[in-house]
Amino acid sequence: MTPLQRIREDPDEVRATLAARGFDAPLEKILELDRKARELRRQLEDLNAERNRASRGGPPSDEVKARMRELGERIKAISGDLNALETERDEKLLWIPNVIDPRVPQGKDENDNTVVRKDAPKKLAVEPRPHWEIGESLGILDIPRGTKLSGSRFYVLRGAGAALQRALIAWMIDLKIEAGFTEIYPPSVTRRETLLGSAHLPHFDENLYRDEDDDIWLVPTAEPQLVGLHRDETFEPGALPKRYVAFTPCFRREHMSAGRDVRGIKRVHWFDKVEMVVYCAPEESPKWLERMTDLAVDVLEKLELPARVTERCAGDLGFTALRGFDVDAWGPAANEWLEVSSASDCGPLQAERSNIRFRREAGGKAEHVHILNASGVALPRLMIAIMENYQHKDGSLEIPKALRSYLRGRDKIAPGEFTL
RNA sequence: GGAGGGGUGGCAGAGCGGUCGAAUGCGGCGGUCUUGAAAACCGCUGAGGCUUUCGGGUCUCCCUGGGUUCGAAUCCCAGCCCCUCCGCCA
Repeated sequence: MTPLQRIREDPDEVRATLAARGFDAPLEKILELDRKARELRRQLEDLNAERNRASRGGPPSDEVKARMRELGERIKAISGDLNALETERDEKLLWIPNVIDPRVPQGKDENDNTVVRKDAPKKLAVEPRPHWEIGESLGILDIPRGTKLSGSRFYVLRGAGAALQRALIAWMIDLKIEAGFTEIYPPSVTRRETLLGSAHLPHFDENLYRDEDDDIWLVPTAEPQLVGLHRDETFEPGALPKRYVAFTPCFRREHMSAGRDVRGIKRVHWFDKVEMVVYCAPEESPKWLERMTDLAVDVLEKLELPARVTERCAGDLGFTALRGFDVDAWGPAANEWLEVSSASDCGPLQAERSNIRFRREAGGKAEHVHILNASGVALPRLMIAIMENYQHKDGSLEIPKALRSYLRGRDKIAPGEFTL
């Protein structure tokens, strides 16, 4: 059911969805444009039929030519108007968010999310220091030089800090591969069409970096690439589910949040993330949403970090998801739950925009797949959680056991090993 | 960056500006034959929209967007993508 169909058949559902999500979209305008467009299209088709009849079977008489020339003018005029109407309608349709799954809790913002799981904070033997202090004193996180190089909200990792992040990436990808995902290494820049397909455009526009000259965009997550991978494709029976995992840098302008979370690396313009995307049959997507959430939690469990899982309420769902869960790790010094993953069931929305379908049986009718995505997980906040939860009295940072084999056996980063 | 060539149905590949939604081959589906299968032969086989007294009717789509024309898959312009050669380069 595309947004246009939804609006035609049940505008009240769309109104309710917009209200529940706290989104605004020009619904009435779309309805009006669509009414006019359909009327014009009917006129145009009648005229086209007339012209087709006349031009079948060879050169017409001069008399007919003259009449057809006039007809041609009318066709051109009407199709010009129709084109303008439909273009405007379709642009506005891009602002219609996904439907909301009936299971999604009511609510206005993240405070109304439902807590599904909440671990107790880890007992620390020290008064927790914030990650930027730990990182600086161990010489593994250099924020001033990141700012010098690239501006505010950029940072540099150094020595074992850089290696730790690299180990996390490799380890997390391996976990997904073990879970049956296929690793993808996509470009970190993408085209406008790809972002339209994943529904990051138009509504995420202000958060995206771009090169205007070439109309090429830096990805805000691997999601558009993993969704775009199969744009304009139809899966044959047996091909689903498709499970992908990719590591990419993520670029976000974060203009809206200037002034929030300024210290440290919780909110930055450039970060790394391991991302999962699953394509499946419609009836399978609830199951995959759970599994993908579990895979994000699995990372925290294996790192022995306190985890919280919340189901996003209607007002916190965002544009694309019809249902979703967030996964947080506890930051003892930050004294808050740090969102490291967001799992979303996007239903058929991205598949509709990207024209991705599947057949249940050979020769059957093609249906849109459901597409889900989840971080697995984002690195800066994971690094924060590790630094804050694994700090020791002597100023050292313990390396979580799960990672040691990925760091050539290193079990801690000691003071004095690295200096800024 | 320079010079050429090209983008047609699931694939391959034709297509003097009119009767082309598009030859032909392969693939797929159905049938004949066969114990069964293969081979051979026969038939069918793109998608989407609007409409329907459900027989059908009609429009759109030959990369995308403009243009020329009574009429465009066919001609012109722009863009995107692919290929070949040259240059540059991690």
